[in-house]
Amino acid sequence: MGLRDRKKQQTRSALTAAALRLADERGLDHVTVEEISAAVDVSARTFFNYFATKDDAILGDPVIDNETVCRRLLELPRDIPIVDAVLTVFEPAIAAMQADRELWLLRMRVIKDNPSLLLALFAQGAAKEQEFIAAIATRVGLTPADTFPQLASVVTGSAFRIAMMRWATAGPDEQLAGFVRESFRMVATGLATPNES
Amino acid sequence: MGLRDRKKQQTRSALTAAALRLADERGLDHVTVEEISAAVDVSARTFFNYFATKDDAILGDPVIDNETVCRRLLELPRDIPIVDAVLTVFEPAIAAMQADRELWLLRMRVIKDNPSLLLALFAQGAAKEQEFIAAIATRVGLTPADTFPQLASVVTGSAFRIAMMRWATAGPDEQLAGFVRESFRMVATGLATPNES
DNA sequence: GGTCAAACTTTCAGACACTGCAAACTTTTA
DNA sequence: TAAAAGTTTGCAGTGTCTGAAAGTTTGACC
Repeated sequence: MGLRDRKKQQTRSALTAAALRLADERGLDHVTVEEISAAVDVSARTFFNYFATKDDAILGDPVIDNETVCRRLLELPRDIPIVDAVLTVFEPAIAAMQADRELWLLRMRVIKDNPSLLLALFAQGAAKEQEFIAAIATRVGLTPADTFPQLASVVTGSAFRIAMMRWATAGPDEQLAGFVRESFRMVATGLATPNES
Repeated sequence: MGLRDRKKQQTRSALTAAALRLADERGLDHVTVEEISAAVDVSARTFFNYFATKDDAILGDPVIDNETVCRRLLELPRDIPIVDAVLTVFEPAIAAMQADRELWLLRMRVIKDNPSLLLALFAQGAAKEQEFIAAIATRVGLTPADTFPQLASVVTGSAFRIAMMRWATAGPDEQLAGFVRESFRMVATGLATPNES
């Protein structure tokens, strides 16, 4: 990777970091793109060369690389139930987030304090959803136009997002993986009433 | 209801209708609030007295009255599984949408053609979600901070949204209720691989 | 090392969403 | 019929985001 790309990567993370820090300090609405850009010493127009919206800068790059996930989903044996299969292909992303714990907890705190970002988070997930739906469809021998793949995609996505939020509000020693497994297990049991324990 | 309120209601629906028609004709991005307002012969400022955002005008009032739904959810016998219970309390809203079929199909077409609206639709549902989560929590003897109620709320919401989209793209004689039941059944079976049929 | 084209940034002008305020207007009520 | 209460409007302003043009940096090839 040349100097140019390294610099770009650097600017990109700097923008995200600045956006995150400022939004955490004063709330997303009280931070302008102008200010974020100034904090990184670039023009506001340059900000928009890196991110389409202010929200995108906060969210950074998608957690999950769609292409990899879809490929791995198709490689897994077909007799594994869809919920388990999706959980398996998400594992690397989960580990990556756990490794970047500090960054992610800050990000989740900002998201929690600014509900409009929760929306953006959802949007980011939905952006590449068609491929994922197609992969599920192939796995179960249906088409992307059928109900099942669409439902499986959005439901597993929701379960993952809930797990992220719970991780963010949990104690510092909790593992994201634990929350994801808990959510996925509930989905796999058809939302059966849990034992009060 | 006095003349004043009747007029307000009228203006409100006129704005939604105009927004819907124009967005259908040229795409949401090529319709300004100014134009929508002009089509109804009010000022742009008045538009914002009725709707907080342009998207809101398209979506209109929420499909589901949260208060009613939550109340009915708590009245149902506790031994009914949560998925069935939610399906039951949604029934009136489903019927209302079916009765207003024309309007809803137009609305869903516009949503499908303008993905940012799908987001807004999600946001509208999420707005009052806390009460719904609380109601589910009460039903199953947990707190709103637990995973299960949060998951059940977002998963049933997703299933409902998918059903709406499928209804919108289906033939003219299909019933929304059928799609909702199909989605909910899949959720209740834990996304078990469906029989290829 | 020098040179050129591609990639990147900046500046500028502008469209549009949305808000607060105060004036003008309309319906309701007493 | 006049005051009260609610509604609409114009206006000025902030902030996001876009396109175009001009300037700067980088990498590759000689």
